[in-house]
Amino acid sequence: MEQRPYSKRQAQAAATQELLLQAARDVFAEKGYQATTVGAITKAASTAHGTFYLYFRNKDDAFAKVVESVMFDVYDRALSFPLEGDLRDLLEQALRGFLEVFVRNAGIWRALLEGAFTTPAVEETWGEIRAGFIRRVSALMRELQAAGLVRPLDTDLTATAMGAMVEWTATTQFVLRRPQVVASFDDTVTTLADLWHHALISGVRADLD
Amino acid sequence: MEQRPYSKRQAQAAATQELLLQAARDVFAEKGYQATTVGAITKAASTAHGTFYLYFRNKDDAFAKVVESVMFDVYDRALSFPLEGDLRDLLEQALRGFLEVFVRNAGIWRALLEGAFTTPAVEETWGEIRAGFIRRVSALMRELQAAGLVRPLDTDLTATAMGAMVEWTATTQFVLRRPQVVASFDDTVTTLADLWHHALISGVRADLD
Amino acid sequence: MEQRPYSKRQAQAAATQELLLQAARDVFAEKGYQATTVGAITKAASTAHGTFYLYFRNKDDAFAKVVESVMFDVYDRALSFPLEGDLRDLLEQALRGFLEVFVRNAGIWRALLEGAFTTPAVEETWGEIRAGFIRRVSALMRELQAAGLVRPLDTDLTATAMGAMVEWTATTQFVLRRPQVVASFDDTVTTLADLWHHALISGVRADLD
Amino acid sequence: MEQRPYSKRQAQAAATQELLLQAARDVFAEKGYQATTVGAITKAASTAHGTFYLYFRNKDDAFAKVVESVMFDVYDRALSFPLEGDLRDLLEQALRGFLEVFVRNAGIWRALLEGAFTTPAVEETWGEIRAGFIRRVSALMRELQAAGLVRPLDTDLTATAMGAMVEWTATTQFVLRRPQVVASFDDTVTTLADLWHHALISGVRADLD
DNA sequence: GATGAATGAGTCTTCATTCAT
DNA sequence: CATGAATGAAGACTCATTCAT
Repeated sequence: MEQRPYSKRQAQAAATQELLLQAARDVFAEKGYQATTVGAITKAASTAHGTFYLYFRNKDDAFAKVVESVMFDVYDRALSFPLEGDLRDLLEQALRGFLEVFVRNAGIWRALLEGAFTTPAVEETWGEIRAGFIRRVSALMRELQAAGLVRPLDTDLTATAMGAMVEWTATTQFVLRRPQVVASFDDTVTTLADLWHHALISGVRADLD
Repeated sequence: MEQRPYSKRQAQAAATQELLLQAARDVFAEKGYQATTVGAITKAASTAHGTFYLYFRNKDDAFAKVVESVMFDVYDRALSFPLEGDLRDLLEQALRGFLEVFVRNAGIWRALLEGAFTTPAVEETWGEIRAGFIRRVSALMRELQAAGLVRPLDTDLTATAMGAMVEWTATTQFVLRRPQVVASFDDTVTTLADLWHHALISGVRADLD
Repeated sequence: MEQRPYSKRQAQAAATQELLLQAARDVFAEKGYQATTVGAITKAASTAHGTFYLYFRNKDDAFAKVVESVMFDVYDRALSFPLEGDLRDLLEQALRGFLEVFVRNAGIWRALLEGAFTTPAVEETWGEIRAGFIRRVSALMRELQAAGLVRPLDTDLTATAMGAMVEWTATTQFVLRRPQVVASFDDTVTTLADLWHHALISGVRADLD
Repeated sequence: MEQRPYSKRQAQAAATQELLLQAARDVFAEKGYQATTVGAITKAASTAHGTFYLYFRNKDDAFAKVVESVMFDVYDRALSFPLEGDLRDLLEQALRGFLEVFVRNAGIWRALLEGAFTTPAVEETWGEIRAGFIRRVSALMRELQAAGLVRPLDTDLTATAMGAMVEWTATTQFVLRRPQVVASFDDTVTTLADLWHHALISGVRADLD
């Protein structure tokens, strides 16, 4: 992260690290947290077994690093969209973006659900990243409240709840092996957007949509 | 050939089984899925190691049985409340009931999140029980739609989403070790009820609350 | 073996014992020595697990009893044939008889080969029964020597060797899963008889057959 | 990517493997198949328990490898003798050679008899090696038939039978704990040679010996 | 006599981690 | 920097045997 590749050696090292991280991501996503072995990772990376320990303290450390990188993807991209245009369209756009990244990383999300509680560091990291996300959503809500667009609500709790709705709907629909309700990706996006809209927006007669 | 249902022997056997199931529930809740060992369970039950295998095929089987019994608690009790009185009050009551059972079983829920993906049978069972729950919520919504109380919505997807909101909010607030937002149990209930209400109820000016 | 069934109880007991012995024979023959469990035997006999220990000291004891009964079959019947008629015909007849019983009990023979060395008592019993057999063959040979029909040979060693030839040929041909030479039962009998004949009989020009 | 064949590391690894194989051979020979534990092998090799699994898939695999190496000894050396001189002398020489190797490996032979039926791979391997041996003996017989020295016989069956005679005589005399007939090694060799001779050789008045 | 619940010793096997080369 | 052989702790599971009913 901080050492600029002065020498060939360091460049090589950085490459190896990246190789292992990629391999770890793939293997964790495919096999899940506990079924993943260090051996499987080094094999996927065509590296010697011991090399793993040059770059990660242990399996949990690697998992934490993988999760961290993926979580940034999932939560950050969800908020990177232009803040202009119709509010309802914006909502859909944001949700679509989030869900797309989410589904793309379904494997790791599964592994996260499985491994978070085994690895305090992961639970910690996850919590932090998620909290940052919630905070930003909450802040956004407060802005919209100030503009009279959003009902007076406890924005922190609301952001938590509405975020939970999206995350967990996506999980039960696209991550669990046995989806309980059959719905297309697009329908899911639309419905979620609709629910957000009605739950939050002020000055909207709920039955007019 | 079949024995009388209540010989002393059978009563003893049933007691042992119950003992082990209880012990398993406790240990899984405390240590999580993967950290739980058969030894820990039999020790908690003051049983010989081998006795475990008289009543469970293996660790996963015991986990599945524990999860099943808890899931019934969580999802079924959530829908057992009198269907009368003010809709908004009812909603709060239902949510409060669900969350109370949920929090009481937080340990097992943690273990479930961790172990479901290691144990296909558990993922399966969980999915089924949850699907039954969603179906009943969905049916309820349709009734209320027929009565003109709920907006025209895809009830299946909505039930999924609103259920997800509750489940996952409860998880992030009361199960994860690092709650991202500090809120009391009561505030959580109130906010969730409010969101449900506004998201679903027709003929209500959403900004009047 | 010795108690006359005075009472119903004793008759019942004898029946149970026989039931278990039969079941044991079947299970050992099918699964082999070490793969056989007491549970499998009692299940086959539709008996309670504990009942087994009323009639057998332990698994090895049951095995010994099974082996003993079968060995009598194999070795004793082999010598029960009328001692008259053409010597060569007699030989064939005797071999045919032995091999028939042998093949019929191939499963137990397999189990014996497998279990004898784990169970000193079995090795002992087997050795004794076999020794008796050899002794009788040897005695027979001596008679025929006296009559000038058999060459002067060390009859003990010869009986051992020729018996071994038959036993082990039968084993490799009819007991091992991967017979090394494809030959019919009849051809095997004929060849073995021929070899016995030439190896032992005096006054026979070997090339005249 | 491929290492030079004799790095220090590889030499060390090969040594460890050999160490374990030797230890396995010793322990199997002493305790038999089923009584041998992986722990006993690694202890005998002064290796960590886990090291065993670097070189063998499991106990059966180790057993198969031990048996294979021993079988080559037993069957192959039996046929490596100069093909010249008096036929009868040759026969004795060959038998003596076979029996010597056989007796030297009595322990493993015992274990083989016990374990072959538990380990399909071993039964298979044994069958193959033995079949090769039989085939070569059979071929030898056919040559001698062509030269008019051996009677017209089904050489395959005869090789099987005469081989069986030697193998099983050796087993009952020198491997079983309770030899049924007391005979010296030399007498056994002589008698077996005599029986082979008379059983096979043509143009010899069988009663002239 | 029969039952079957309970026992617990005994082994295999996996895999994270270390360290000499 | 990289390698991969070696380590050994940890845990699941089986099954012969006992004994209270």
